[in-house]
Amino acid sequence: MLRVRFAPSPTGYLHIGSARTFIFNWLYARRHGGTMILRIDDTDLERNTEQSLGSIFEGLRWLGMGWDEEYRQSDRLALHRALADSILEKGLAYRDFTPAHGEESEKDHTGGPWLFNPGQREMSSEESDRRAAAGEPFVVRYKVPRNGEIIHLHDLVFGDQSKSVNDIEDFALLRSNGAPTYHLASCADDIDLRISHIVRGQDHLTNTFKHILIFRAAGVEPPQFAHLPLLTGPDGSKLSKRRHGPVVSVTTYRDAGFLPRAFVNFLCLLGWSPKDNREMMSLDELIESFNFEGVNRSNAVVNFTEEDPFDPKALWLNHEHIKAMAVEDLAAELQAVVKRAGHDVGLQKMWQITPLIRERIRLLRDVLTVADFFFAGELPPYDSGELIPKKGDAAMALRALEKAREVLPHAQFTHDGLESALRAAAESLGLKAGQLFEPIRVAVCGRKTAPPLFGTLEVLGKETCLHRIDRAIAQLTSL
RNA sequence: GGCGCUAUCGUCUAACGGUUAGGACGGAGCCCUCUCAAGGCUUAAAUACGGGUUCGAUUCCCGUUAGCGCUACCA
Repeated sequence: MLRVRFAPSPTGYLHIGSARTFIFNWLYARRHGGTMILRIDDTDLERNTEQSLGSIFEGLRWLGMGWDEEYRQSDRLALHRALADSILEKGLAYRDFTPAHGEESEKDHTGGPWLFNPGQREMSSEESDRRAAAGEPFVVRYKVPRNGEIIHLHDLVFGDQSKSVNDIEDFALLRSNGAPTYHLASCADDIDLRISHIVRGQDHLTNTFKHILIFRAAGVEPPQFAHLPLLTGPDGSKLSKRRHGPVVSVTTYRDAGFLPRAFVNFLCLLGWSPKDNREMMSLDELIESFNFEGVNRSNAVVNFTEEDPFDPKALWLNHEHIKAMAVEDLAAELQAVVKRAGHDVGLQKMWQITPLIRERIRLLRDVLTVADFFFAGELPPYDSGELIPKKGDAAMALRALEKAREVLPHAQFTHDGLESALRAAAESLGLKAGQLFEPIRVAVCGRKTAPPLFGTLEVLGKETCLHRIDRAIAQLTSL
């Protein structure tokens, strides 16, 4: 039975590297009919925050992919302690009574790796028991063998890996406050939850050797491992809030108007390839194509800058997914964005607007800048000079607008009706089509770049169009 | 410092010894066109360096360099 888990720790918001780890786990589970488990790794009580937990759930909920089982490590402390105790009993771990190091008083590594504190590893069990019973604080450390044994592991992504136990320090299992460390809790739960595949970031690749030691001490076969290359910023370092800011948070993408499906698509393409040049893929296609052979071993950079917080490829993919959506679905999404911005727009109206703008927006929020004139009652002020067409002057603009004012009341307000009426009008004025259209566009939209004119006029409606043209004429004549 | 991992266009990637080193994003140009888009076409742009192995290396091996990760009573 295939069982995978995503195990975030609530010490920060859900960042996009974590989201990708979640997605790859999920894809693998779905691909093989396995079980997807969400496990909150909240063993570090001091660093956990409710806010962070909320952010993680918010992000995951937005992705809309779901999971099958859910656990919290803080509910399972007894299980972790039991494993630690049994390892201690077997003599594979020992108590270390050395006082804790301060935050920054790091161990001195200049002469090679730190492996263990002198005098603790060899302490007799009598003395150890006595001092523990006396209430002296201690951490429990794994007694890593010092016999030069090479530990081997086969990673589904990185292939065969090995490391000498001589290079592994006596890592902690239990803190002096009795709380389990990440290594212990993670392995204890992976065993208990019968996790078959551990899919996580490459930053854990070297930790895996420690974990194998724990599995061995627990007397179980380790699960399969698949480590994912890291996501980095343009500077090449692992993505983090500290270094890279809010652009690494999933909610930032949500709030900017990414479609979850596009966001997922983008993340999948970072460090994984379907190998057949496909880029835009649906969730079903991703499920069907995902495998670890397609996962790379080198880190992928998320290409953002301070000016452009989103990777251009993410934007492009979002654009592609937007264009691929059914009009009604997209309209509903856009309506929500517009309403949230404080405008009142009906669904019917949004259905009409959507086809006019769908090719012009990359983020859902772009609707607010691209289609603003559909929502505004009165157009915000614009420079009268904008009304003047190319190779024309104010007089030409005025003539054009007056002609429009004359023709439009009698025109059929449909795309085709408007087109024939306005083209005929241009001809009768001896103007090029663009020279007539441009002043009208600015009059009704308030700017020169806008969706195609006929459809825009149609959706705006006769009354609004005429009103706005009147205003433009007034503005021109008062020059 | 120690240990580990990685190295193809600016970025994401394809090519599991033989290709004019492919695709995508982004850039540039052209076409289309009522503006902006969309679309179509064209184009610039890469195998980090040095040694091997081989008839032949992007591909295998070694070294160098660079980057990243781990080296906590964080995860």
